[in-house]
Amino acid sequence: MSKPTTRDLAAAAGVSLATVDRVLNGRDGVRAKTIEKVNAAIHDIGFVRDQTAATLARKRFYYFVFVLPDRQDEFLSLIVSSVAEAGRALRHERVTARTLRVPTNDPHSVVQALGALARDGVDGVAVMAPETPQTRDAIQRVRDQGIAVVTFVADQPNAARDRFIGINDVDAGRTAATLIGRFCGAAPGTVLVIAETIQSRDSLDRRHGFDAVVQQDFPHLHASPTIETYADSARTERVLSNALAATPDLRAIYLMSSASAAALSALDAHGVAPDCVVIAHELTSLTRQSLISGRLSAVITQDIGHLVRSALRVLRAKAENAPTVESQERIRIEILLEANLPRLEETPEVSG
Amino acid sequence: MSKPTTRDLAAAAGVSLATVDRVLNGRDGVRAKTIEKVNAAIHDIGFVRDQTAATLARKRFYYFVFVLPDRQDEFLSLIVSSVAEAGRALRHERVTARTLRVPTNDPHSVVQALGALARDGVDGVAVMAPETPQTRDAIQRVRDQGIAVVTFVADQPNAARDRFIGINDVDAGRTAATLIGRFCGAAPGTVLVIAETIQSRDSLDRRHGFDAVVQQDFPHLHASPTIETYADSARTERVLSNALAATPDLRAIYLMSSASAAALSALDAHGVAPDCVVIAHELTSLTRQSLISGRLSAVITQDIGHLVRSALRVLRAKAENAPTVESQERIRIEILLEANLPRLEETPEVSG
DNA sequence: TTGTAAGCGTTATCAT
DNA sequence: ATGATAACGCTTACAA
Repeated sequence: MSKPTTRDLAAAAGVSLATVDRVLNGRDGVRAKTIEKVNAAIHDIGFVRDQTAATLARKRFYYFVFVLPDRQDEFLSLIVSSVAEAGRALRHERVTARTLRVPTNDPHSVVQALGALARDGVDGVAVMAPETPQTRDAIQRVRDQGIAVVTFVADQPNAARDRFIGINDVDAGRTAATLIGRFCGAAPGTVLVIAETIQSRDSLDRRHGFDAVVQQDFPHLHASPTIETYADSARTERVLSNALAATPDLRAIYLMSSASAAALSALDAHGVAPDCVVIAHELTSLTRQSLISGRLSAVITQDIGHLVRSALRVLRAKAENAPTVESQERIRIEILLEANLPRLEETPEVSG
Repeated sequence: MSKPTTRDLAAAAGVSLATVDRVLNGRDGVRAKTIEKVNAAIHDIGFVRDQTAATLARKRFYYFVFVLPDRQDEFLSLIVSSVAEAGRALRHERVTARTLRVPTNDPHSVVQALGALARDGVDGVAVMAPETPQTRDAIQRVRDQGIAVVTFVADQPNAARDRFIGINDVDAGRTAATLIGRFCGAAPGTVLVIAETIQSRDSLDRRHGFDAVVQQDFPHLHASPTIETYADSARTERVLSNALAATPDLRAIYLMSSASAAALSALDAHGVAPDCVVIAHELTSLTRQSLISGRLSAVITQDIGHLVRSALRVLRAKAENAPTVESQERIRIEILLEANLPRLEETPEVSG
């Protein structure tokens, strides 16, 4: 026999389809006793609802929004195009995905963006923004409105989000330190640590993991204080140039932020020693190129397509009140060398 | 307006639902002229069929089989449980997945297993077996019977499979060489290369990539001829012990096969120098443990869950004649250090 | 060669 | 508080 349907369930419980549906979806207007009966029958015949049929019958469209920083770097534009691509692929599964850029460093903007969601009929949101008391509250309010919320790439551990989609930044920092330590060998020297800003949680976490491993496993290396670039290329050029001049025993450089373009070109301009180990985050056309040219020794990254699809799957599952397969949603900290760089496909698109 | 349906399409083309369906599914019994009309209308109104509704209406169940080697190692049992898990998750999406263990080194057994598929009503098969003329022909026959075929983990490039699900082994070998080269530093020495057998394509490919990188980027290292263990622990113990004794300048060991248990325990027994770089393939409880203990420097792996889900998605898409999202099906060559080891979850199961 | 109508397993709108 | 019954968008006998 094939899987039991709602009809079988209705028969088994001695009620109508409508009542079964009410119980299944927790709608009210059913006597406690009837609920019992139905639940017993569910258990009895091993009923599990067919999600696809449910989605079809609901004739409902889901609308998801990614709230992302408005800063312009390649990592973010890759996310944006990945959302667009996923949106295209899901258009025919009743899902719409949009992207909303806001100055996420201004909590007020984030709060405002989140506040507008309910009015726009949004079913779920993925937020990439630093945690502040204001955003925390806003997330709480959004969820109270029945909208699913995941934090995306940057977690807000104290916010009432449904889930975080991204990697553990402490481990990412530990990974960077391990690579640098092992690539550098036994000779002592200094590692320059460069970040856009040290204010963000991900920078702090990565730095924390990084330092822990350097101290414990590679005590002969000395990690510099974090040099902040403020995403300003003139400043990047200046601070980097100073730092390089002041570091005769330079062995390695850790570019901690996802936007490493400015730093990378400043490095190129200065002509750092070729055996200087350089590690950056996130796979972009620039880091790919640098890996191939040998300027970068390794890149630590998270698969953007996976990130976006995972967020969408989780949001949808929440919206439909359906289960998720946990093992599929774990985002991995990937290490990329020139040797295991994913090959660029002609058409990274939908194909039949 | 919402997306156009088959009804809209029928209206636009001035035909009935049935005719639309015939055209959509390439069934015959439609005049060329009518097909034209429908196709024009499809283009006109931008029709795209709703896959979920189609699957529901087809009231068809899909049955997929994984043909796997019957050899008992942890990598394979992880695949088996992953298939079981995915099967459980897909039970309610009209998909059944089973696993079939055969002595894949015997082409005849593989041919026989593949031959039985059609009789069992299988809709698609994932095959992990070495390529031989016999298996190649068998795959051709299976496809001629309308069954979708993917090669799995081990490709058969010359077979008429629909697709290969797995990593590029040449790149995997290059990755191993890069890690070993960079972890070893500048001092010369020997790298021991150990494999179950050198006969398999994946061993050959990995070895090929490995040698290319060692020669080009790390000429001060010398890679030993491949030492074969034949998956026999007594033999492993013996050949490894001989090799270690004969290699005073040992710097690194590359365990090229997915089953490294025997070699790893032989290494433990012999007490290799702690700074000897050891790299293995595939994440198992043993390699995880060895990474944590420091016995292994790195593990090169492919995500088993991803592998299995990808195979299932592709087989299903073929069976339903639906498109796939390419970017989702690219299997990555992952590098795992202790620092980026995926955390073990309490329940790697389905959760709500 | 083409069309009509009855489902697929849910949900939603009415009645009762 | 509960039950018929008509959708949802597609496929599939069975007719014509």
